[in-house]
Amino acid sequence: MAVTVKGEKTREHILRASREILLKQGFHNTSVSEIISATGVKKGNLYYHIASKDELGLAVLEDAKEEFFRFLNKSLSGTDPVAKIINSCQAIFNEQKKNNFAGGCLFGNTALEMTDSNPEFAAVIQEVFDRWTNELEALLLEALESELLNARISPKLMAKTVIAIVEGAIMMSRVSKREQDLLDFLAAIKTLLDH
Amino acid sequence: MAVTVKGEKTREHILRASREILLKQGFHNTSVSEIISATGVKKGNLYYHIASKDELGLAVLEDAKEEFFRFLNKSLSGTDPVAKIINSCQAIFNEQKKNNFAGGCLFGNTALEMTDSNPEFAAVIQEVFDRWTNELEALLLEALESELLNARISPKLMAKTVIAIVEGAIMMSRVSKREQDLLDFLAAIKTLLDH
DNA sequence: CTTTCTGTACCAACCAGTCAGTTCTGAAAT
DNA sequence: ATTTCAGAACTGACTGGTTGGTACAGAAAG
Repeated sequence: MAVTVKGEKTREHILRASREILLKQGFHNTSVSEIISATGVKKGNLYYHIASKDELGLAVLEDAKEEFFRFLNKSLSGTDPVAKIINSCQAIFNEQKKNNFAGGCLFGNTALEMTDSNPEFAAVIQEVFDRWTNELEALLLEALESELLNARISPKLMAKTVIAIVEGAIMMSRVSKREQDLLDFLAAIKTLLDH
Repeated sequence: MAVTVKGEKTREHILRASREILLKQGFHNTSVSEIISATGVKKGNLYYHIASKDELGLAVLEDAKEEFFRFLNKSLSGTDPVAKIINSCQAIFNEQKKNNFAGGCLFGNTALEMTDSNPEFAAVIQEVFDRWTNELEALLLEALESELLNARISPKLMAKTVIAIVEGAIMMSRVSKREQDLLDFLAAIKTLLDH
């Protein structure tokens, strides 16, 4: 009978509800029982759809990855390549504010919590950082050709630096809970991009 | 009698040995049993010196904080204020390489793992980021006055940005395990500081 | 001989994961 | 159209092991 629509919906529901908890509490600080309470999906059923807690975490990460790149491409909008990048950073920071600076970035969190102990998690995170870098790099290359940017550092490194600042900014504003920090970091990114 | 030399040594030993494990595995992924195995200090003894796992984590963090600022001040050496900052970043990156990109930054890790759930941890992390920012800011102000730096952004924001890049760089290189990433980020910081 | 320190034995609560059994679903057979 | 029935979806009690933390007897230090 393969997988039915109902089963597919349940699995989707598990992943989405789990993501929220995992984002806020982290992987090791979240028990399967908590996920059961939050999803309403009973234990046996959860383990019918998912093989282990690790697999759940990984599936949540994969799901979030795809949604992130849809979000990123939508937020990469603007009159020129550099403006696109700045707007995407602003969109990301806006999400942080919307979440009251709680949770932060699922990929950053997972990077620091899981990479050393679980290579499968590390691989997904690496993919996110790589693809994110490549998308920004392409835009910076475009900006360079249109002479919208003077080449102080290579587009690739500039892209990585922007991402590092974004991740660092999310970390620091999550501790301080101050919106001003995010606004400041956005200004710093603008300056870095000569905008 | 207060605390004896021996007791003080035991406590110190617990904190140092715990720090290594906590750095590599994170707080919630490390059990008290693991700490007992690693330290050699027996359970009853451990709980004689520390009240709870939370208190242990906090004490480790406080201990690491003080050592970090000793390390930072030693690494802030160079011919001019900007060179001092760059050398300190290089020293931090060097520690990452020395640890084979494992563990990362205890403060960054704890920031993402604990801030939302435990305000006491958050307070220590905040203190680290604030003090670190202030030390870099003072040097940047000095550089600005000696006209070693042209003021594209304020010293305070520049300081915060450098720290954000450092934390982001540690995160990203921890995933990639590539030394080149750290070298690249150091170059980016140099460019940002017009050096 | 009292205070400080150490090691062993122990505990309830919780952990991730299992499983035997039940209900639901939809397609093929009639 | 109705029945049949295999397999998908779901349930909740259960398990072995681990968790953070405690009790306490006795050794070491002062």
